Formats: sequence, structure tokens, C-alpha cells
Amino acid sequence: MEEYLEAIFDLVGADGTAKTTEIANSLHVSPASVSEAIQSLAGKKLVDYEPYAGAKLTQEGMEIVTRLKRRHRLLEVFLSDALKIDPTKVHAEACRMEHYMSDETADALCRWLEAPARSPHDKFISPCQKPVGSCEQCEQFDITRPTRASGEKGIIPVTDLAPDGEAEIAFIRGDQKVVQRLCDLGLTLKTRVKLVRKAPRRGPVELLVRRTTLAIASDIADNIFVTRVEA
Amino acid sequence: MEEYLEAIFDLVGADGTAKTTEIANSLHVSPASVSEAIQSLAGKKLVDYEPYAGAKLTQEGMEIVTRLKRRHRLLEVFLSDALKIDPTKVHAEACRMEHYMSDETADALCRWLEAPARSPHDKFISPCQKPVGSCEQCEQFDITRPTRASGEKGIIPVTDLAPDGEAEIAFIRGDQKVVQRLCDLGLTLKTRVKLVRKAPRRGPVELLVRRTTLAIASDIADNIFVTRVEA
DNA sequence: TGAAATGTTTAGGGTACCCTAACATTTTAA
DNA sequence: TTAAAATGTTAGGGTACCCTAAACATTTCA
Repeated sequence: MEEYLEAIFDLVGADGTAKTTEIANSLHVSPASVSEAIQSLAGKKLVDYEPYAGAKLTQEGMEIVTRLKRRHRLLEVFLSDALKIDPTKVHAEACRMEHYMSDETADALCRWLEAPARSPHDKFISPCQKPVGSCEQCEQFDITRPTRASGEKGIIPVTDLAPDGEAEIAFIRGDQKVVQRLCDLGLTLKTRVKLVRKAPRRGPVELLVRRTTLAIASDIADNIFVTRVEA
Repeated sequence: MEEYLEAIFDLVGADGTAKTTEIANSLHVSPASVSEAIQSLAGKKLVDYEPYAGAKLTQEGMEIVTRLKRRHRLLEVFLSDALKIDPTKVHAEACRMEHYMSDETADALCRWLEAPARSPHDKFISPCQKPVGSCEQCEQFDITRPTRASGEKGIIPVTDLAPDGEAEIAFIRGDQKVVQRLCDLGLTLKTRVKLVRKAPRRGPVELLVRRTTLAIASDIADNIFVTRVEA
């Protein structure tokens, strides 16, 4: 089932839905199996579905996929960077293991890998669900509170804001150096920002911060996460 | 099915067979499910089975379990030592992931962990199946030959020899220092050894090497692997 | 040595996957 | 605009798991 959710996520087109045949091809199963699976997922409220119209992830389905993708990509980083496994093989391996790794292990792996922003295939890695403002806090988190806390809601990469979208910085990924560098630009936790313009194809992002416009390279911006705020 | 094979391995008693009810308790399934599963495994020649007599692993079944246990224990070492995950949780996590990790990844993990001999729960970790004489050779192995080679047959820990058993050293686990130390004792690849006596409960092992008897601590002996040789 | 207790298997049934073949709907293009 | 092509769904069936209940073997003990 998780494989179906991921395939739907990967294959949504312009209309926001994934087509049965495409899912079938991507998972190497018959279209009949896809129909059946989608109906089962719809019953669990993980996808919206009406016959002949394709499948669309619900909020809940999207959350599951986000966590799966995070685990998948962290695994890819580990297999590729640490274990030096052929990059063409890490995807298949991660695909199988992602379903059986706990979030706790994924978060520990994230910390061990020092919170990578991208997988070997350059895919974006979502942050963890811990209610922390930076990776520094994550380090202390498990020590004081060994059980996992419920995820903070609505944390998105700043690069996911729509033009003119306003938000507040909620999480900064990276070590003290990254936090410091952003701090020097006036970007700290709780800072109100507005997205002015976003260059195409991972180009820089222009942010309005306290009447100043900053152009931030996308690989830096990848580490800034915000919560949306009404204008 | 792999879970059943492992349970059988873990539960074989004095008579060499595992009992249905015990397997059922250990896997938290009904005895009926165990009967069914064992018959299916017998059909695949992974266990020997006759009704009411319990199950016994075949050579083939044993090989599968050996590889699973290796993957399981390497994962436990990684989760516990590198990721600092609570040792009481690593077993459950490794139990799930072991079925979905390739041998290639396990071998890469083994190398990365520097060929640990024991899991956090002090279980013995079997060596890899590569046709190499030491971990030094393993390092070079993947570079020159990226595909995996077929496993060498009959490699067992020297501690598994029966008293008076004769054998030849086939593989030494560890870095150059370990190899050197054993070499100083006259223990090198192809050396003929005979097991004189084995102290109980992981005590030292006495080996006869070229008319000399050596007493080797069990944690050193854990790294010596041999092939049996007729007297 | 023949119940009673225990252990094991069979019978019958459920879910979650998968499939092919037949049928329904949508798209395309003549 | 309508018929053929493409796409999607349903029908019916298979395998690998799981279960409970009932039948059957084996062991224990009076």
C-alpha cells in the first residue's frame, strides 16, 4: 500500500491526479491491481478517488508519503556516502528498507548524517517531525525526552511558499555554522518573512525580511523551514 | 517464512528439532499456522519434517538462517554503536530490516563497521561469503570485481570444531593488526590446526599448530575461520 | 493399561496481495 | 458525431499469510 501512495505522489500530473495505467507501469503490476488498491486506499481515507478520474493524495496520505520519502532518501545518502554502494543500486535497496525502518531510526540516521538536505539523486529531504527549532536542539532532544513527541504541523520548506506568501521561520536545518550564517542575514527562528520571487529550476529565492530583500541561494534556502502566516 | 526458519534455528533442542508450540509462542502465532508454515518450508526443502516429530533445518535452510543472522547482528551493531539507539529496541528494528537488506549492503556495512565479531547482545557474527582470506582482501575485492562471487563452502569458526577435529585456516577476520598478531603465533592462512580442547562457556580454545599447543582467548578465536580437513 | 492432559494437525474461513478476461467509460480522429 | 482505440473497472480466481474450532496423536499418570 505504501508503494501505491508513493507512486501516486510521484506521478501526479498537471491536474493533481495520478493515472491508473501509469501507476501500473511504475509498480510493474496490472491496471486491475491498481484499481483495487486505490479503492482500498480510498476506504482508508489516504486518497481521494472517483472512478475513471484518477487518484489524489489526501492530507493524511501525503504525510505518510513525506515520511517514507524522508526515510528513503536518508537511506540513500547512507548507502551511497558511508557504505560506498553503487549509486545506481541504492534506490532499489532504499525502496525495500524504507518500509521497515522506524521514524526513530530515521531521525537518528539523520542526525548521524548531519541532516543532509538532498539525496544522492538530488531529491529534497524533509525535516523530522520533532518540535525543535534547529538541529542543535535535536541533539539534546532525545537525551531529555526519550519518547518521540507529536509532530509540529504545517512546517514547509521556504522554497515551497507561493510568491507573496508570508510566513514565520520555524526550523533551521544544519549545524551551528549554518544557523549563525542565517542569523547574520537576520534570519532567526520566529522571523517573519515574505517570499518575493523564486527563480526557476532551483535558482535563488528572494525573501523580504524587515523591509530588506535578500537573495538566498537555493541550497541555503533548502535548510529554512517556515509555517504559513496570514498577511 | 524467513521468520519461521530463524525461530526453528533458535529453538532447536537437544534432539535437533524445534517444537511446534514453542515456535508458535516465539512468533506470536497459532500452532496451526506453524504446522502449515513448516509443511510449506518442507516442500521447499528448507526443513526436514515428519508429523508430530518437530522441524529440523536442512543445509539449505541453515544457510539462509546464517545469512539472516549475519545481517540482523550487523544491523544491531550499527543501530546501537553508530546511531546510539536504545539497545532494547535494536532487536525489533533489525528483525524487520534484516529481510530487506541485500547481502551486498550487509557486506559493505560489515566493512564499514570493521568486521565486528559480536552483536550488542554478544551473539556471534558469521563472516561474509566472499572468497577472501582476510578483511584486507575484502577491501580490494569490490574494486577489482564489482559483482559478488559465489560463496566459499564449509567455512566455520574454529570454535565450532569438535575436539580432535583437524582443519585448515581459511579466513581471518580483522585488520592488519589482528592478522599480524595471529601470524606471530604461527596462525596464517592455510595453516593446519587441530582442536585439542575447548573450555566451556566461551573460555579459551586449545589448538595444536605444528606440534605446539596454543591457548587462544575466545574473543581472538572468534576471528579465525577454518575448513574441515580429514585427519 | 486405559483415560486425561497435552501437543499437533486438519478443516474451514478471512485478508491482502497478485493475476487474466470481460465489461464500461473516455478519448481520438475520420 | 460517432465508431474505434485507449484507458479504467469489475468479475472471478490464485497464493501466502493469518485465525478458531475440531479432530487426531502422543505422553503422562493413576
